[in-house]
Formats: sequence, structure tokens, C-alpha cells
Amino acid sequence: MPELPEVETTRRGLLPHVAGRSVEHVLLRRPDLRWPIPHAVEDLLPGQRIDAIRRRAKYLLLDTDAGSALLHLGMSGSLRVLPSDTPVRAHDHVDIVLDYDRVLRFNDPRRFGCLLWQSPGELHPLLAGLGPEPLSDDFDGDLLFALSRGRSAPVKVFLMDQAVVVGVGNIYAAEALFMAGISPLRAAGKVSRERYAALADAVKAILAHAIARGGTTLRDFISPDGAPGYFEQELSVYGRGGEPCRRCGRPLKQAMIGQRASVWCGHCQR
DNA sequence: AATACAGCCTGGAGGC
DNA sequence: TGCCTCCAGGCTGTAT
Repeated sequence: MPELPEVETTRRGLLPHVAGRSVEHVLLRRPDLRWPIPHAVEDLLPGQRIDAIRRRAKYLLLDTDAGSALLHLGMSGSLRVLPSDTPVRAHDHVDIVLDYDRVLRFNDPRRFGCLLWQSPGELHPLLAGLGPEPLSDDFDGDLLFALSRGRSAPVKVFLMDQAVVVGVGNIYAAEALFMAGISPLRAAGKVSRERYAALADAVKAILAHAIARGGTTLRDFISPDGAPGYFEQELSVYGRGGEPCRRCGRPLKQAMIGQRASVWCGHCQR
């Protein structure tokens, strides 16, 4: 599932094939993903040159003079640059046909993703109110400490709040808390400044590592079956409930926290 | 303001 | 083998 590292990997993979190219036309096979695709995408994008591809949180923006296409991959979406005559497969919902023999194709079986439009000079409502990028200097332990005072929600829920910091999904929240030795159940407001410093460092280290791993498959991006490849990275806790902790050997605990499956070590994480 | 949680959607896993 | 239920996931909208 696309977390921030995979979205960033997608951005880097698309860049050399899409940036500087123009859109010939847009083909919507399915007009509704999570939300209806606005007419602006079909009406305004054709003829425009894609000047840049940006990422904000887990959103991708294709910038043109007329505005920006705003994409989210949801949990099952993928974007590929393919030869224009590539046969359509199930769940290929949108084609952005480029001005050479390539098409940018959006596939999303579960349709949790979206394709929206942001006019020049505007900030789309979905992007307003987002917290800082986790890999930027704006994100650190002091920020987590300040925002968490007085909050009783579990620290894992707090860390996954996109108003606090963006891009930390269920997998990386679990992994970062393990690395920092913090129980996911602990009230956010009860975690010390020192431990938040360790947590912020863990988030940065894990995301940076995952992006580096995703980068190894960039060259496959144009091939029809080139799959993003950081899945095989070794996870310490996610998906390992009941299995031995890699640090102390005790069985890992598993429970639902904030409606999300959560795994942690009751001994190493306090 | 903070918290809780249903709902969106589909495919895969597991039970029978 | 097929049918059923459950689960996964990010994020929004509504209720408390």
C-alpha cells in the first residue's frame, strides 16, 4: 500500500518521463474514484505542459500553467508511464495521454484514491491544515512535545494525525514507536520531550530508509510489471503479532488502537 | 477542541 | 468447489 515513501518513489519514477511533456488528452474510464473527477481535469489539462511533479504528504501534484492535477493513490492506487498501445487492465481508471508515445495510467482497484484539481494560486482544501513534512526540519521532537500536551489519545493515534505530521501511516507509526521504545498505548500527553526527540528521529530514519529502498526499483518504472519494491524491507513489528521480538525474544503483543491493527513489544516499549 | 467511529471499496484469506 | 465473513488501508464526515 502506498505510504509516503512509495508516493515519493512514484514521483521520482514519473519525473523523467512526464515533466516537460504536454498532455494530449485525458481519458476517464471511470469518472468517480473516491470522489467524482472534476471536469477541469478533462477540460483544462489537455494542451498543457506538465512543468513539475510535486509531493505534499501522500498527494502528488502535476503542475501546469492552468492549474495542478491533484492525485492520491489511496491504498491500492498506482501510476505508471506506459507505451500508448498498452492493453487496458482491470481498474485502469484514467489515462493522461502524453504528447509522445506514452500514457500516464492510473490504476486503483479499491478506488480509495482521487484525482482532483487545484487552480493556480489556490490551496486545495485537502492540503490545508496538513502538518509538516516528516523529513523536513519543521518536524522534530520539540514539535511533537508541544502539540501533544494535554492530549489523552494514544501516542500512536497522535503520530498518525495528519495535522501533527503527514505521511506516517499505520506501518511506519508502529515501526517508529518500536525503534523509539515507546508503547503505542501511552497517552500522547504523557511522553517526555526526550522520548519525542527519539521518536522524531525514528520517523525520519525509517522513512528515509524506505525511500532509499524504493529508489532501487525506479528503473523498472516504465515496464508494465515493474512493482515498487520496498515491501520486502524487514519490519520489526508490523504484521508480526505473536512472533518473537527481534530485540528481546518475547512474543509481540497485538491489539486494535484507534481502529487500526497495532503490534508492539510489551517489554521493549514502555 | 479533542476524541470516537462509521463508511468508502475490493480482493485475498480463512472457515465451513 | 463455492459461499460467506472478515480484514486491510487513508481519510472524511458526523456525532459526542
